[in-house]
Amino acid sequence: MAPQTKTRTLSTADERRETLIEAALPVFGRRGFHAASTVEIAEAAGISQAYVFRLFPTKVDLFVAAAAEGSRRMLATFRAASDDARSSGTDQLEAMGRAYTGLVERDRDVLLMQLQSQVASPGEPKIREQMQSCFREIYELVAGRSGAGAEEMRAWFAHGMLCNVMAAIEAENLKDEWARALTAGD
Amino acid sequence: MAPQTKTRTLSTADERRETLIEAALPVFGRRGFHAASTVEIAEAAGISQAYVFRLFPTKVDLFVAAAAEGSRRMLATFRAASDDARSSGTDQLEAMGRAYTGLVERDRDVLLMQLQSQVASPGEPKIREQMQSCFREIYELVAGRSGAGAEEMRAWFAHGMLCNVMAAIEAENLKDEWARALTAGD
DNA sequence: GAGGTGTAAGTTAGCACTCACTCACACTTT
DNA sequence: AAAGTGTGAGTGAGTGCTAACTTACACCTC
Repeated sequence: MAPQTKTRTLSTADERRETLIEAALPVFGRRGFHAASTVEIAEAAGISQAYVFRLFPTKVDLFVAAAAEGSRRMLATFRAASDDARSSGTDQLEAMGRAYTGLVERDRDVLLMQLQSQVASPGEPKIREQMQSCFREIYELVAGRSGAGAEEMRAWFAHGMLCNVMAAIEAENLKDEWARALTAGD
Repeated sequence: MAPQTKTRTLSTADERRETLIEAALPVFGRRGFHAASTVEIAEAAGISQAYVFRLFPTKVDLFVAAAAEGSRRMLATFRAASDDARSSGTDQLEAMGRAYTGLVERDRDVLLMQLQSQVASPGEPKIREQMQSCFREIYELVAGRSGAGAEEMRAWFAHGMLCNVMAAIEAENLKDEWARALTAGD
């Protein structure tokens, strides 16, 4: 790139925006849109609250950016799993399903962010639009790669949604029959 | 409006608590735990905000009561559908599934409350406990009546969760392929 | 020195929750 | 049957706190 000075102390706004999004994702994911405060997020990102509002005009815009980042991570995971399955010849749909449960264990924040975005959707049109395109992109990728039909796709997504909910209510550590049955295969 | 009556008739605290819960459910469902204010709920119930806190010690307790009411409505719906299916000899699991999609259309607040309770669970132990017992009760009722095994139950719940999410992001009016596929059967 | 990076110190609005108080009314007492 | 009285129903007007967002200014970098 540019012959930049090695002693630069300031970041570019774009770099900061990137780190801010990364810091915001887990906070929004764990606390939700309304309960997460911009002060908390600013602290997590290591910048002042004022600068948050220089980088994103409103809290909603920051939330949408974080949701988009979550969506990007999911897509990347699916794409990688599909590539693997393609070369090893295993079932595409199953491979991508496994990739999701793997992601969920490794990077729980993405899952929580997904859930939080879903419930924030009815009240915030910008978030709703982001969620709709998230579903569209995943659907197109997964259906395209696997060749699965509508019925199969519905079952595949449904299972993913169940995983999310079971994680949110922390059913996986419970010994009860219902919890065992509903978290099986995660 | 009627000329300010000098006399007001009092209810019992239990009656008021009941109407308060009924008023709170849609507000919490649509706005979420944190975004819904106790002022808004008090107005919906037609009482003063101060009295809300006489009837429930904290906002969380009110939320849990509203979630429990939602859970009760779902259980009643399933029980009725199961009774019907029993006398007409149709499939129990399918009958209860249909009953759910019917409930969701008729009484969307119950669905939204369910979703809001799910995401509020990680942060509020009381809410989480309520959600877990909600799932347990539904599981026991549905598994008991239908005789379905773990695998079948998982698919049944998964489909329900997908319905919830599709409703939250308002996918049902969309024409796109993904939206059509994922909302089919609702 | 112009323009981008960054912040300390606000402002305004809304929140959950409290307090001191009034009113309705069932149940005596006369 | 009228007057008195005890108690639960109900509220207006706060409290202190925290939220999102702004302004004015300092400091880098080129």
